[in-house]
Amino acid sequence: MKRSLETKEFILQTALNLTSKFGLESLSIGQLAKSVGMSKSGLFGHFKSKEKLQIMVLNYAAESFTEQVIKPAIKEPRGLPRLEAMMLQWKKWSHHYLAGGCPILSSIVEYDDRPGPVRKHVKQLQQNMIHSFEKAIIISQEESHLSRDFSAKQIAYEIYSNMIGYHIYSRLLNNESAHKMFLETYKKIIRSSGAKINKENI
Amino acid sequence: MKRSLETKEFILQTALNLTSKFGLESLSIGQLAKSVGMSKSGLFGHFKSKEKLQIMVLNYAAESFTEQVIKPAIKEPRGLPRLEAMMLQWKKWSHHYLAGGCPILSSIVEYDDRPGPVRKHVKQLQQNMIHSFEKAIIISQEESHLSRDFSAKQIAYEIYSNMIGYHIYSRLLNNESAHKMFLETYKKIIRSSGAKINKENI
DNA sequence: GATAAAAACGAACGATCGTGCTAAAATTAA
DNA sequence: TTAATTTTAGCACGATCGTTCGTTTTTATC
Repeated sequence: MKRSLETKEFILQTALNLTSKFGLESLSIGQLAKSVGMSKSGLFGHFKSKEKLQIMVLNYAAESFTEQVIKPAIKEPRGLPRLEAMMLQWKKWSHHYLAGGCPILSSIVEYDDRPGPVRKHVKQLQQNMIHSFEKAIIISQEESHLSRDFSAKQIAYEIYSNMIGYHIYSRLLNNESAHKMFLETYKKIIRSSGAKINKENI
Repeated sequence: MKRSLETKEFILQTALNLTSKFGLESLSIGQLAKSVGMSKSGLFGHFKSKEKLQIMVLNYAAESFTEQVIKPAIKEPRGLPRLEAMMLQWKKWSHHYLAGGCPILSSIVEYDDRPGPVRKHVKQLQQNMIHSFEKAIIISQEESHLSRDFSAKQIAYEIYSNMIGYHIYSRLLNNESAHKMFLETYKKIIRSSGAKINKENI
């Protein structure tokens, strides 16, 4: 009842890494059991179906995201510094902490045409993430780091697109300039959103 | 020897639709055979392995992209009109012509951590597509629709990111404002790239 | 219309999928 | 330390996976 939680945590951590590499759909119980080093049925006992495993992996990813991205960003000053911290922490999280890039992004495309509870969960998580960015943008407007004349949702959309674009350029295309273009695009976005300050320390 | 080509075309068209919905990895020969209405082994005979089938589907997608996106765009005047046509045709292509969104995007995330010939092919196709956009941007600069002061690769990155972001907002998140934000972002991109004209007919 | 070639089929293969069952092992509670 | 409980393993199930094989049906060539 105590040891169980540890192994479950270990299973989920392993599963999250596999998901980040190969996507949630390719995550097979047999393969996962082999990676963890236990029997298929032994592992299966922790989750009572594959679907529940998938959802638990998604929740674990969300916890990890909160821990590794949101929490560190919250420690930064309100406004643009916090927004930038979120972006950069997300990059770190999906590139270094995990083996194969953002696990949620890996699942997005797989499930946009697969109705069901898993898709619902993926959608929810991604919306939460975007919502976190929107909040940080609104705070930036309150702090007068950004002008209030522009829609926070629009700015969040642009920042999100930039992150996804970077992810693909970097991970699939192995484009060396990905990071540079990512930063350049970010600067253009906040400039066109009425950034009053011109931070160069990012 | 003649009829064979027709069924092969039909198989590939069906496979492309399934891929656009569920991704290239989830494309199973048994399921495809059922969709097409023939036996597993009969279908298998056309392709001598699953990997070859996947690559042929990718090539078929590339042909379809050329036919449905590039060719119509080429008929538009050089410069921004052509660039905009490419963007909009891509949207049409991946949303209406196919059932489940851009088939290449579906494959990108699946294969960014799966080395092998399929990944190589996916990467190549995506690079070709981005290259088409870069060419259209360079022409726009030559036609003085855009300033030459900005990097075409940078602008292509921004336009590409916008397209991907739209795709996710629209298909996974079912965001009603996706199209509006997509257009808004596009306008900001070309404005910041020194657009001399201000087309409103897009 | 006869003949050669190509295409489609049905059955079967070993492997793996997700998922149950029961028994052994390990952990916790008493 | 014993008893109760939980966690793991082993085995087997039906289904599906990609693939091979031989046979039958269809198509193309003369």
